[in-house]
Amino acid sequence: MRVATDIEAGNGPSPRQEEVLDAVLDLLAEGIDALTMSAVAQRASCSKETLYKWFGDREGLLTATVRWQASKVRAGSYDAARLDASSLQGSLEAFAANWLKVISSRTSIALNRVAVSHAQSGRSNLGGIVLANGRFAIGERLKPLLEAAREARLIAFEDTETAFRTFFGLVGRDVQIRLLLGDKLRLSEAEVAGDARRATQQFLTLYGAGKAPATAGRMKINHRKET
Amino acid sequence: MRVATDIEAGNGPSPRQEEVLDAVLDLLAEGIDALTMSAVAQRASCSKETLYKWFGDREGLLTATVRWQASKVRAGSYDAARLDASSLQGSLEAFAANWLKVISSRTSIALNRVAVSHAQSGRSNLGGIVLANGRFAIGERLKPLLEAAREARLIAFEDTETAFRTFFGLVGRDVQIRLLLGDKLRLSEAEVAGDARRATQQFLTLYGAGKAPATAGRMKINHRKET
DNA sequence: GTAGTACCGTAACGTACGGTACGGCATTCG
DNA sequence: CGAATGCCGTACCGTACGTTACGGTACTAC
Repeated sequence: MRVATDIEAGNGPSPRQEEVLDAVLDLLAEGIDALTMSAVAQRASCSKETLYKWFGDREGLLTATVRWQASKVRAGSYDAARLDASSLQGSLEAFAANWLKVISSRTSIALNRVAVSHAQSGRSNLGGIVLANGRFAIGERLKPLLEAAREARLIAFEDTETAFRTFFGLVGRDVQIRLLLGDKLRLSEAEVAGDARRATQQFLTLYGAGKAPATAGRMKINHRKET
Repeated sequence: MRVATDIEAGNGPSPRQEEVLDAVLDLLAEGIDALTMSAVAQRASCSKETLYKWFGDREGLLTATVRWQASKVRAGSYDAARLDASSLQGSLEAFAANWLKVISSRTSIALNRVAVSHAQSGRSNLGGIVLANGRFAIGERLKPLLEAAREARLIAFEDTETAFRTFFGLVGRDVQIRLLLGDKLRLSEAEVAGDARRATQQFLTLYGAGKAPATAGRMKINHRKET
């Protein structure tokens, strides 16, 4: 039977514990084959006993790592006041670009792979935590913007969730599954920006209130053939 | 050093071997925690020795399973002759519905999880095989339809790959990653059909040649709030 | 000083699982 | 009929890894 650990007591990780979690992230980002407790202890220059004392077990360590990574990635909220067509487009593009950058980072890929692996057996909630800090956190941060834009008559939709999911699909497309399955897919800064622009244009074409040109997002944006 | 196996000789699996592969699919669909060779042997009523003789190693068994599953899922090609707006819409919807049904099946989820797990270490090509038989196979089957539709002036785009990826994103949205991460997401027959319709409408709004109404896919389709 | 605490390094334990070996049975071939 | 082949069931081996235990060291409290 497991006993309460430091982390579970509700306090955030101590500086030393953050170092350990960063070591885990480092190992993951390096594309290590399998993340073992021994490897973590060695990299973090701590004893395995300490790992188990602090995090309970392997699952606890991974959970803490996911939360730690999420706390680093969270971007600032977007200002919903003074919303016009231009600032809406900018905010959406920023959201899209940030999201693409996150999901294509080595760390996120590795973390998602671990979570997917553990989702098989129901005795772990890692997948749920990754979802809560990833897909759903993004949704909760974007939805206020979408609804403010609707309030301002910039876009029109009935269901916020559906509108968000459409945006999500237009931004991510096949990127995440390809990366998770090991496809070598390099997203340069410029490609991320371009994809964010294209997705935003397409989204505004679909949901824009009336005055958006019907063909926007089809031409002009994709002048460059993708590789 | 590994020696050539039956399967690698280029022949398809024998009936008995197909039984074994079906046993693997059964186990995966049952949501077993970890797929072990012993469990496969037991379920298939064969010896582990036979497994290794036929498939070489665990990787070979999984690879054969992926191919076997892909061979069952492959749907018929779509008739590109006599293409009009209505038949294009029907074909796209059929594609979308079929794809959604596949990726939300327990078997596909489990297989993708295994492939994602193995993608971490480069010494396995499972991820590549899943991609080739999934995402890329779909692309190669859909692209001729898209290009025929462009030829018929029904839709307009510059780059086929980009158009396909947009369609892919509109159809799949967040479904696959949520399922892989363990989200309980039940797609009923009706929801699959509805999503296929919505995605197709949105795609035609973005790429339709001129006459598509600018607001299609925004209203009318999503009368039901998603759960 | 001495006791207590926190931690590091490392060794050890238990188990799970990939892979192999072997005995037995059923079928086929000569 | 005997020999060979193919395959099942099972026992076995080696290793990797999660987890625990223990000795040693620095630092704090009193």
